[in-house]
This record gives sequence, C-alpha cells and structure tokens, in this order.
Amino acid sequence: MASSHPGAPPHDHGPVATADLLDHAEAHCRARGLQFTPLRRRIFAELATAGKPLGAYDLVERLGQEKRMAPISVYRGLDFLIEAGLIHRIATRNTYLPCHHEHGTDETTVFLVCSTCGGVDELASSDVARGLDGTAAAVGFRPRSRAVELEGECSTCRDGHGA
Amino acid sequence: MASSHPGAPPHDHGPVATADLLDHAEAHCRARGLQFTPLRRRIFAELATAGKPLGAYDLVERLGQEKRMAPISVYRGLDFLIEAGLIHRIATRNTYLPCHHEHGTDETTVFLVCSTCGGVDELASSDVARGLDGTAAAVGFRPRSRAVELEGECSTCRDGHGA
DNA sequence: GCTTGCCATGCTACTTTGTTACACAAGCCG
DNA sequence: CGGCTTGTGTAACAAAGTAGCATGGCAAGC
Repeated sequence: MASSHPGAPPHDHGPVATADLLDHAEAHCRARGLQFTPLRRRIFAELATAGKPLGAYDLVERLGQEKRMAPISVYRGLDFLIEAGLIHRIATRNTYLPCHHEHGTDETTVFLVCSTCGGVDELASSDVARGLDGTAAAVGFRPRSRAVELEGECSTCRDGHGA
Repeated sequence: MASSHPGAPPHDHGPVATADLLDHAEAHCRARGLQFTPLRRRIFAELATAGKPLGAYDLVERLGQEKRMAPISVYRGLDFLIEAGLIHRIATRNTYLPCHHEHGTDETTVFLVCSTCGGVDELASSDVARGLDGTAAAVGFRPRSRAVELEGECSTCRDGHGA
C-alpha cells in the first residue's frame, strides 16, 4: 500500500516522499491564503513520515518531546488539515493519514484498510462516485462528505500468507 | 428517512414497526440457532423504537432504569446484534441503528446521515457494490466489510429550509 | 447426583478518544 | 492606542470503548 508499505507498494500514486508532501502542502496552503503554521507543519510531517495512519494520541506522544502536548492542540491541527484537504480521517479506526491525491469533485475517495498490517491505501473512483450520487439522489439526499472505507486484506499481506 | 422520520419518509423499505422488527429479529436468530436473550432483545427493542440512531451510552442510560447498566454489557449485546446482522454501526457517528434490509452479498449498504436532523437512512446498491469491488480488485484487495457513509442533508430537512 | 464446560451476564476499574472553557500572544486595521 | 481576529496553551472534563475476573443457568458426560 502506498501509504503503509513504502518498501513494496503494489502500485504508486506518484510522489509520496515526505519532503514532496510537505512542499505540496505548503504550496497548497499558500495558494489558498491558509496558514501552514509550525504546529500544523509538525503534525502533517509526522503523519507523512509515519508510513501508516496515526491516532490523535499517537501524535500527542510523538510531538510532545519534553512536555506532553495537549490533545486539543493536536485536534485543532488535525481539523485544519482535514478542512484544507491535506489529510484524511479513517472513521472506522480513528486514525489520520496524509492525502495522496488531488481530489476531483467527480470522484469518491475509497480507503482500503488492511486488518492484518493496519495499512491504508487511498484510491479514487469515479464509478463509485456515480453510484453513490445516483443512490443518494434517488431519495433526495444531498451529500456533503463521504466516508467509504473497506476493511479486508491487502495483496501484500495475502501474498505473505500463501507464499 | 425511514428510520428517523416515521411521519414522512420519502420512501419505504417495508415494515419498520417495532413489533415487526422484533418478530423478524427473533425469527432470524431462531433460524440460525442464535440466542435472542432478554438483554439482546431489550437493546434491539430500544434501537427499534428510538426512531433514530443511538449511542452505546444512550442505551446504557435507557436500559438502566434503577441502577445504571454497565457499558460492557451493552457493548456485548451490540456486538452480538451486529454479528447477527440485525443492527448496523455508524462509524462516523459512533451510533447504532436497527437494520431494515436483508442484505445480499452483491449489494453494498449505504448510510445517508443527515447533519441537520441526525437521522440515518439505509439503502442498498448493487451499482456501488460493483464499483467498490472493481476498485478493490484492481489493487488486489479483498474486502471483508464495508462502511459507506454519506453525510449531508436529507430531503425532509432541505424542504423544511426552503419552504 | 455431581462435575465439567460453555455461554450470557454482571461488576469494577481502566484506557482511549474527543471536547469545553478560559487565558494569552501576535498581527492587522480603524 | 484599542479592538478585532487567529492561533496556541492549560486544565479539566465528557464520551466511547476495553480488560479482567466473578456469577449463574444449562446441557453433556461420568
């Protein structure tokens, strides 16, 4: 998985190196007049380097070197980054991970959560988007945000078993 | 929404009355050799009559008439009911609601969560199932369970605003 | 009849996850 | 300057979920 198996990703979404992600995040914020402050940068960088999704309290521990950081600070940073579209939250796991796409409005992001290794892969699908929009429209529902998370086993872990 | 706007559902999935749901649940368990015990029945009945999704601690309060019930008991009941396919958990909200469908394996259940009224509608879509399976298969991922939750505004709440 | 084991439930305490309320500092703008 | 907004800090708290162990019912087997 791109975000959790840096050594052997079954596919690649493009540049995922930490530095690239940071540069991109900074440019993204500048372009929108958003402040990519030191705290927010640290949170984002931690997620980018982790190689796997982290919980909010993982970040609390990692960021509070000397004195433990207050959870609320981390949550505020996470909220900003989510709002800015720079990270995603995995609702089924209460974890966060950096975004690897530019998301179009005609696509739905699908998260593949591996129950064995805990890694999360992020895909975009316009097929799914169409299906969801059609389903929602049929009952007059206007979606604002979507959480599409599949739990199962990723190809890497499955190969590991058999072979 | 069927499960949260009993008075004016935009569509109907069939019988949703509490008694019917309870009968169905009981039959469902009997057919599978599962025990629909008093505790499990009470939890299920509470969810069925609530008319909206409930949190685990809502149930703790509602079920503990005299002495407060232990959370773990509720969680065990919820786990059983989920396992049995009788209720669903809404991951983005940490709430639970009774299932209104028989779920086929070729369909994906989609939850429409209204951010205004908190109601949840439950739909099944084979289009979405196809899209998700295709997306997952493309990267060798074998899904075991799916959480598809859209947050937005339901037709009832939207009409209320405009009119 | 008694024991053994399984299942469901109960109890206490605990961890993890997320929030409320308030204070303070920096920058912008009249 | 004084008031405003934005971002961060601190302390306490609420909500959600779990661990570990004890109890009681029931059926199988000696």
